[in-house]
Amino acid sequence: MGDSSGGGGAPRRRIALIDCNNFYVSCERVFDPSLEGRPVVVLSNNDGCVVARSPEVKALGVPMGVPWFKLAELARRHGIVALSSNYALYGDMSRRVMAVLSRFSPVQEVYSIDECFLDLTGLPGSALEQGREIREAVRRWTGLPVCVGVAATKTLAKLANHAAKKDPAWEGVCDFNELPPERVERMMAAWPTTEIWGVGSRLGERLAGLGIVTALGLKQTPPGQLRRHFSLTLERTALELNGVSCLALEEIAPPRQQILCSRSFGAPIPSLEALSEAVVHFMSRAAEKLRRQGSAAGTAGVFLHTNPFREPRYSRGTSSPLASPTADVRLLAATVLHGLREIYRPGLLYKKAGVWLSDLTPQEKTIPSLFDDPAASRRSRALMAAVDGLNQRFGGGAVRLLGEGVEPRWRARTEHRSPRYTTRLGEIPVARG
DNA sequence: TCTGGGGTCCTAGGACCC
DNA sequence: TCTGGGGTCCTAGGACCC
Repeated sequence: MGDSSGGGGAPRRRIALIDCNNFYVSCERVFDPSLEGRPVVVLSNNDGCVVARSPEVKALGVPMGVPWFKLAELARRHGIVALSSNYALYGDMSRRVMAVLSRFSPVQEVYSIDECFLDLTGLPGSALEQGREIREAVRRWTGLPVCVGVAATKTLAKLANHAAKKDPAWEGVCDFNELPPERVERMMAAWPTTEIWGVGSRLGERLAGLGIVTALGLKQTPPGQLRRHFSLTLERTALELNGVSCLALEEIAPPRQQILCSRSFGAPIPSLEALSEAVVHFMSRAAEKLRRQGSAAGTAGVFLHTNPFREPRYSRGTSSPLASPTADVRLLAATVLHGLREIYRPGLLYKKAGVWLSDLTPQEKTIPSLFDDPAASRRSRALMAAVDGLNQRFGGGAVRLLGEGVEPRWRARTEHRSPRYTTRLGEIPVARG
């Protein structure tokens, strides 16, 4: 039995991590094949930072998250194509990918917009065969390239996926379970600790201070020592690197504990009126998310700041408890508007604002406060349900609060946005010929 | 000129209690 | 002069993820 762990215990698990290659760029290329082979980046909101890079751009040494304006010269020299992010398109493509992947295992955890875990333990065929089929199916049904990493724990599966992405010799599928342990350790000796899931730049620096610089180094550090010096989380990471599973697959996303909606503005905003419109708009989005997960909020907050890269800097936030938990956007918007007036200082140029909701509870379990009018509360829920229904039918923003303003004065810049190929009728590509 | 958005979890430290 | 120990709860901030 090559497929069991050490002392004849439970069979070793087969966890796969499937990750789309350069997801946003690949989505754009599916609908515009002329982008194939050219250096392409996708930019964040406001065309601010680089959030996705094609392999050609990575080869030029462009790091993730760099501000686009700093790349002007390089972009001109190499003809880099920049696209504004098109989340309607990426969200829709993500749903298609996840639907295809769900056919390969009954146990799926959608981890992010472009990656998911599948539990392949006990399913027929080798992991290598399964991985190849997965790649082929996603490519055929969505046009997107993916890589597959397989191992006994989630953290190792992430590393196996990293190997599959970095070294073309794997042809997109790497299974640690089928490799001799020494081989895996040699690979880990070549990767910095920061390639490990859960180790960022800060932890990487602190680990280096203790002489731990590679993934193998972390694997070989006694977990108890990591707990003492760092945290339980890092101890778990080290255990996972040693094949001890500490992180379960979460098939059902737990309800959010906090909901946030914020934006940087295309141009700085000085006026309280324009800020108020933005804040009401953000709260409408946040309250929609709140109701979609069937929750009510006990606390609502608002924050704003000026450009953090320029003087004068100013940044404030408030948080206000609600009399009783609610999902009524009118109440939530009024609450944060009151907070906004408290933190607003005239004479400043604001670059970003946002709202958040916390102390979330299931809506049907909310305990009415002493002063609640049950009839009013029923009317409120009926009204919110009607608003959600209309917006779902006629598109977001069909029914809005007047406080959002008619023409938003705070809209982001998106100079390079591609068409919403899959979600807007007028922008669906039509075959030429 | 131009620097994203939305989450989670953990820890430290203070207040308070017995 | 001597000045406990352990627990909970809360919040702010750090670190991480994509």
